[in-house]
Formats: sequence, structure tokens, C-alpha cells
Amino acid sequence: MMVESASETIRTTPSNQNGVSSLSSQSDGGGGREGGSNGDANGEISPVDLLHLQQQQALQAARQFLLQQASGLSSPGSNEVKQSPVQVPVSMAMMSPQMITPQQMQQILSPPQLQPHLSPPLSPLLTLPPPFCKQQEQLHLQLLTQQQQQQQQQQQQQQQQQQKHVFFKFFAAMCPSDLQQLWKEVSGVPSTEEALKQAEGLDLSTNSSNSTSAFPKAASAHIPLHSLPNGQSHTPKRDSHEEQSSSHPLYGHGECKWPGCEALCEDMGQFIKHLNNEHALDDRSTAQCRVQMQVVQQLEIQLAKESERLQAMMTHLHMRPSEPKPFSQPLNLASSGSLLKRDPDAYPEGLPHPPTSAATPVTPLHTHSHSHTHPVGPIRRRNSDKYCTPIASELAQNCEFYKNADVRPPFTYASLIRHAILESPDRQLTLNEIYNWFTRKFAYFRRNTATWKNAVRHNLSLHKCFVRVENVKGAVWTVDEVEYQKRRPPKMTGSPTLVKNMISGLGFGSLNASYQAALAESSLSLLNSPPLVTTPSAASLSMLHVGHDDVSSTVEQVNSNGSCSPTLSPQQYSHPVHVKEEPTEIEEDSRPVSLLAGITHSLPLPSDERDLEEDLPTEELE
DNA sequence: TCGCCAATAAACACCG
DNA sequence: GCGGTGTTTATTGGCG
Repeated sequence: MMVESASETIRTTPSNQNGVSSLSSQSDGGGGREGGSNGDANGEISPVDLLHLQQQQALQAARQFLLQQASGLSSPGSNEVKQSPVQVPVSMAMMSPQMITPQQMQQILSPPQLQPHLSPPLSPLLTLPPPFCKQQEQLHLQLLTQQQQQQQQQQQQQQQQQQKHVFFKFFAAMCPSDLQQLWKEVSGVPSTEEALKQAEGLDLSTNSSNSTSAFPKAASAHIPLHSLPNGQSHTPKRDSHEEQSSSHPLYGHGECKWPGCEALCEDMGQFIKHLNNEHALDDRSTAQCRVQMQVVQQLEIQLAKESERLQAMMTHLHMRPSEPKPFSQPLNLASSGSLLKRDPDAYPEGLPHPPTSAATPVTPLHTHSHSHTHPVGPIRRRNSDKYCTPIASELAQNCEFYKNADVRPPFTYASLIRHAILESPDRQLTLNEIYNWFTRKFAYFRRNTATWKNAVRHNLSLHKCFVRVENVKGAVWTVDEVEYQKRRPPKMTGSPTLVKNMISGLGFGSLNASYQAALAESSLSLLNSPPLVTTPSAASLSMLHVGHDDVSSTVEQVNSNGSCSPTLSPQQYSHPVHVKEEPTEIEEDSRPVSLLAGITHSLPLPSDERDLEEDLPTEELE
């Protein structure tokens, strides 16, 4: 086979020690991504416009609904059972007919009709265990409680803007005008109608016109005692009143809860009369219901988004929605999967299980759809290769996760080795350094050392993309990027879907939309990275050498900047292997050198038997 | 079912 | 002799 002496494998290129390595520190997580798109949109709400008015009313109702849901006030109905609100999944709560009170709306939006509007990611939420629902519920509660406390204690406008930011973030899916309106109402900035009513002294809430209490009356009034975390006690003065009067979903606190109405009604009879008179089945009511439907739909969209995010998080944590695990428990992520059958000591006795992401501050973001299916724990398949997972971005986003969680990274050994080498300043590592990188970056590789080290050595020897170079200190391993890109090229041409993914996902300096979105969701400002391959040749090579995870490698060049470890500039990343230095060191700080040029530099290998079956696929360069 | 590929295990050689 | 390193082969299993 590949019987070649060590000297034959040594490939030396007169390269400088340009391991100068632009150690671009991880770009500070920008955040504020939503600031431009969502928060700044100025909702021009014309008070004259009936539609806008109705929308205002609907939004207010949505606010109240949200607060009700968050506070666990399940229903103001007479037979209301004060049970823990977390019993009801949020998605189900969203579907509560309270929201669409009029019967005609219930007819219009029967559950079967609503189903298509619910995106699939909702399903896991529906099956979420109560603890998880509790957590989400408590998140909402915390958000609300924090808002209330802060607003009650502090009057600083800056803080209000912060909360506004949070709120906008939460309702990122809603249109800006709606968001602004929602915030306006939630933050207590009265709308014209509210201001009018408050001026008339119709507001019975305790905060009435208190300028310091910007929190909406509905929020303070609807948060029950039992649902507050930490035993905080909100004692709304209306509790007794509420219990008495809350016998109709649209009636509470002595006033009509019809969106935007807030008409005072002494008792239920008066309310019923008011309801029949003012909110009869007419065009106006129907339009208001329509607006309310839109509000609900937007909330559902937001819920779907959040659910999708949740599912992605859970998927990344290898939590099956149908097989939920409490967050407090360490995720035995390596305890299932086919490979584990051959992994007898997945959790060796006495070996402390590294904390999982539940304990780590970093929430890993997994952007791969395949994560749903691939087995947890040790995996044989190289997901990164198959699904073009950007290893660098994955590692950049979840480096802390992998450091702490005993989770096998969804990458092949080859990908990891390559990443380790390319991540090094000199793009060359000794075997021991590769070992150290593995153990340093992945908690998973802190055990079974014999196994994976053997695998590393095996991969280093097996794959032609890894070049062993005799260095002064000994042997170091480098990456022949071209060889790496050339791995399994025929598969690509034969796989239309993959090709399609490549094309759609590649592009010069651009990531596909979903990936961008995923990145945008992350705390890393990866998109602030400099453009991709700068040199045309390199770009074309990266584009055309679309091997399995070539997209990943291309994307990696961008995302590596977001890595939590020393990273490489795109040029460096795509730079061909820069092997050991020669005595005749030629200053060749040719960062922008193309991959094509790199071929001539680092791939002489005329008699390299490792390249037997390989010839540079010229057709790929077309 | 088959082929490809990666992971795993193991054997062996070389070297300090 | 020992351990680290490197190479090679065989086997297994996932996946298209």
C-alpha cells in the first residue's frame, strides 16, 4: 500500500513562520441584531384610522392575554380553578378560546383549521414535560416581574428602554408597529384612548396616574399571588373584586375586556347588557375579531419561533421531546446510540461526568436539521461532512459546551484534526498537540484516550490531507487543504440535493439564509466577520471543490473568526499547508496566496502514491 | 443489497 | 524493554 519512507512523506516548502496568526479575538458578541429591524420601525399609528385603532385595541387585548397567560390566570371564569398555570402548555393556552371570545370566531377558527397555522415545531412543546413548561412559564413570569419591579423602583428612562429592548426581542416576530404599540401599552405609556380614560379617572388600578409606575394596570392586576416566583406578593386591590366579577372572559375588574373597550360595568348584568349593545355582531366587532386573530396569529408565529428555537436547543442537547429529561439531570448524551454498544465505558465508574449544557452558561446552538436524527453520543457518521456542517461555527458557538459536556462532537476525526491544525498559529501540530487540542476542546475526549488517540493516528495516516512534516522539534502534522477538499468529490456531483445545498449555501461571502438566521441568533457576531475568500482563485476553488463539507470549510473561514480560540483570517484558513521551515527560508508572507497557488507550493508530490487515484479535477474548475 | 465511508480495534514497525 | 508514534489491515455499522 502506501509504503513510503518517512523522508518521502516529508514535504518541505520554503515558508516563513508566518504563524503570525492574526489572532483575532473573538468578535464581541454584537447583539443588537434586532435593534435595526424591529425596534426602530416607527409604527405610524394614526388615531383616526379605524383599522389602526382596532389594532391598538387588539394589541391591548393581546397584552392582557399574554399577561394573563404568564401570570397563570387561566380564566376569569366563574368556575375558575386556581391551579398551577403551568399545567397548560403555552401553545394550548394560545389556543384558548378566551382569546377569540365571540362565538363566530370560534366557528371561524375551529381547531382543525388552526392546525395548519401551527408550525411543526410546536409539537414538541405540546409534549413537553410539566417541568419544562414550568420553566418557560417562569421565564415569562420573571420577565414580567422584573419589569414590574424595575419600573416600580426606577424611573430611569434608560431602564425602560432596556426592558423595551427585551420585550422587543421577545416579540421579534411581530411587526414593529405592533411591537411598539404593545410596548407602549405594557410599559404604561398610555395610548390616546388609554390616556383619555385615565384622565377621566376610569382607571381603578392602584398605579392610576402614578408616573413612577409605568407598568400597566393589567399586568399588576392579573398577576396572582400563587404564580409569582420567589413568593413575591403582589396584592392587587382588585383581587376580591376580580373574583366576584370574573365570570366572563370578557369581563374583569369591573370593566369590559373587549379589546379597547374598558367600559366600566357595575355588575355582570350591566356587562352583559353592554356586551350585547356595544359588541354585537356587526362589522366593527367582526373587524376587531379579525384584528384579534391577527394578533393571535402573530403570537403563534412567535411561539412557533420560540418553540423552534427550543427544539433546536433541545435537539442539540440531544433531548428528545418525546423523551424529556429534566434539566437538572446531566444529560447522558453518550448513553444511547448504536455506537455505544461498542462503547462499554461511556461513563466510566468514578469518572465525574462533565457538566452538560444545562449547567454550562453557554447554550449551544445547533443549526443542523440532521440533528434530529443522528444518534446521540458516539456517532460513526460524520455529520459535518454529510450535511455540510460548519465545524468552525459549530465549535465557535458551542465551544464552551463541548468543553464541558461529555458530548461527542458531531464531526469526523478528520474534520476535527484539520480544525485543530488550522487553528494553530503555524497550522501545524505535533501529534501530542493534537491530542491536547482534543482533550482541551472536548470533554468527550478526556476519556477513552486509547480509542480516540488511535483513531487520530489512524486518520492522520490514512487521509492524504494530513501531511507529516519533519520539523526541528520532530514531526508535525499539517493539512493539505486541497487534498482535504478533494475528498470524495464524485459524491457531490452525483448528489443533486447536496449540490443544491452547496450552491444555495455557498455563494461568495454569503451564508444561506437559514444559517445566517441561526448565526444571527447566536451571541457571536459571526456575521461581522470579514468577507470570505478574497482571492478569486481561492474562492473558485472553494466553490468548485465542493466536497462533502466544503461548504463547511468555506463557511468556516468566516466563522472561524467567531471561534473562541485563536482563529485564522480567511486567507490564512484557506492558505495551503505551510509546513516546516527550511534553512533557506524564503520570506513568503503571501497571505493572499490562492489555493491554486498553494497547490504548486505544497503539493508537488509527483511520486506520491497517496495521490494515485487523484488528479486535480479540472472539470470542477470549470 | 451493495458500495462507500467513517469509526474502531488491533497488529506491527520504528525510534528515542 | 517501554512508551510514543506511525502505518496498515480488518471489522463493523450507518447511509445513500
